Amino acid sequence: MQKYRTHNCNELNIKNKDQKIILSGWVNKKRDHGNLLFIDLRDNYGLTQCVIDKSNSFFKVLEKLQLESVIKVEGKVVERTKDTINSELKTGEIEVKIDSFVILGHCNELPMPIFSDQEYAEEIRLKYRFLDLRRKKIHENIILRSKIIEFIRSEMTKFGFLEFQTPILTSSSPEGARDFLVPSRLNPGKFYALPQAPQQFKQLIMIAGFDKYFQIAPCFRDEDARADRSPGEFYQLDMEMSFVEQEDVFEVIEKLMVNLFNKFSNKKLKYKKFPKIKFNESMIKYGTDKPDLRNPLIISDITDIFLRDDVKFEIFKKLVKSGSSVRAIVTKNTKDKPRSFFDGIDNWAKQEGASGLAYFTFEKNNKISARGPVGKLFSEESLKEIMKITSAEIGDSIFLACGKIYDLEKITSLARDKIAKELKLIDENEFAFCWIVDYPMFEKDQITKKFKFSHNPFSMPQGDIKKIDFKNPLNIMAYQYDIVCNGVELSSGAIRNHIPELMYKLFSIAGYDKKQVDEKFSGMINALSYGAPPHGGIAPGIDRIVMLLADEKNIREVTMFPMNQNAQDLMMNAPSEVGSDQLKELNLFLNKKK
RNA sequence: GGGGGUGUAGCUCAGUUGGUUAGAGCGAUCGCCUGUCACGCGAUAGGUCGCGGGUUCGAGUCCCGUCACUCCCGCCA
Repeated sequence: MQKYRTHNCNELNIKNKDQKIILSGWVNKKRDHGNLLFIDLRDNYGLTQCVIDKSNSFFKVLEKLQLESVIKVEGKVVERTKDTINSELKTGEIEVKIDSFVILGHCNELPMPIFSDQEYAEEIRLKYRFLDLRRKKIHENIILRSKIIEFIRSEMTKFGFLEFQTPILTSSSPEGARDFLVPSRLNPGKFYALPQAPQQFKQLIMIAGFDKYFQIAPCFRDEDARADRSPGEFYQLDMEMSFVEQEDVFEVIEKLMVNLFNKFSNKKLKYKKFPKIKFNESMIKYGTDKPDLRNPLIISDITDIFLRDDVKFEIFKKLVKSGSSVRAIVTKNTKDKPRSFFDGIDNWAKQEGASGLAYFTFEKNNKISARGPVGKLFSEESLKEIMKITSAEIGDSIFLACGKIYDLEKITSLARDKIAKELKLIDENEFAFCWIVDYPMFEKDQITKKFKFSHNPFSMPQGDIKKIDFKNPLNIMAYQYDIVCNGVELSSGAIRNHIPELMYKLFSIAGYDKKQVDEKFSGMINALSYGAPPHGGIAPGIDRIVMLLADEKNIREVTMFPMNQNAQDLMMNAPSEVGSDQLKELNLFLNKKK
């Protein structure tokens, strides 16, 4: 017979009736009737009710036992009477009559209850993460994460991809996020960096001729946290393919995502074939490059309306003359919404730092008019023109924002979400994927006014290489793409630039001369000169995929041992101070700010 | 770096216009209870009201500062 258990806590049923069995697990809950005691025993798999009465010599000890202690129970499976069956439990038709038990692990008084659906402060959850992880919801989330990763591995393998590991200690790169640095003992004064992504390695794997690579890759970026962004580390499904174009990458990822999301969620996929939206179009229509396509609202640019003489909206007209734009969101058939709805949105926008949102509703009695605080300022002809541009109809309302493009995109994007939520336009039972394509290769830095790579410097520019217009870098498009689901950016990817001369040229636009490129990207640029295949890939974020499938709003709910917002591990006390011996060995001395 | 929210018993929270000894549920401890599955009943213990300062006859409550957690902006090629 097994030492600790013959069965787990989720498998006994009526077929095991009268069997002598052994279970081990945690005391989830006790119900003490004085002369009769029920114990719910829990393990990873489920719950089994155990019962003992006063005639048993173990009764007195069990009665006093702390919840969450680990015990081994020996006993007999007995059938429950009809009126005591618990249909909520898989093991609810039976219970275990305890003959004897042993305490395997004693539990002190708990800092937080395990058996409860209550929400707890993050601080205590993270400090006692091992207890928090016993709780049903998060325990299941972590199991889901494991199953998702297993499924991804098996799918990618089926698609012919090979899984490889890449170094964790690598070199710092000048682009992108802040690096985590690791001092080198053997090379005084020099540092490794933890990889922000295995970007260069996966390209080197292609150059080495492995054709199709993937990895569930840890990535490290020293940036501030958000609800959907762990500080420090996160995981990507990193993948790369040789001899491919953009469409080939899309095909693999779409197949994977469709299979994955169908398998692990009951929500339906809005698109089997993911729509492709050009970056510039997305910025106008949705104000962002990660649009939530479940949201039907569309943003339109109606700046030209404010150049007309029959429009008297002087504040906007003045701003437009000095270079501002006007963008609008139309809501369908909202003529009966109370004033408080519109003012609520307006006030919300002011809280968000915008100057507010003007609004009116299209009406028609004898002629078309606009109802609302600024309605009188628009002529019938101008209203007709607005309706044409925005596809608005009588009975619809319109929200207007005026400002510089960058600020406008921000506020209209937020307003689009806010209004849709207020009007309950978003179907929570849907996943809406899309590709954002045709990213510009460069953008102008707002402060330095210099050109910088807008995304990945290793991306391939579009079009005939010989005809690229290097004089106007902002016009150069890249084979650079993002995949977005429900407004969550899952990943960026690109077809890579495998031509060294072109790479030098592009880097020179961003202000790096040949020598700097050779220094900073020595491994890559050198390798490209020894026969590099055309290649490309992408790297969807695992944590965010699990978040979507687990229907969680916070990444810590799908991360086993997350850090808090200040990048501290409250359970392990990381980061921590180190001894002077360690520092000395690493040739470091501290210059702490007071 | 900036803005918002929160901080009261081990946990989750209530605490009115500033006013007697700061409360409840869960948990803990003790007692009663043989069919519960959020078992029930009774009792007891448990508080630096995050911390520091101020206003006031009097502060959990008002003011100033500070710390922690969290959400957002910046940042995240």
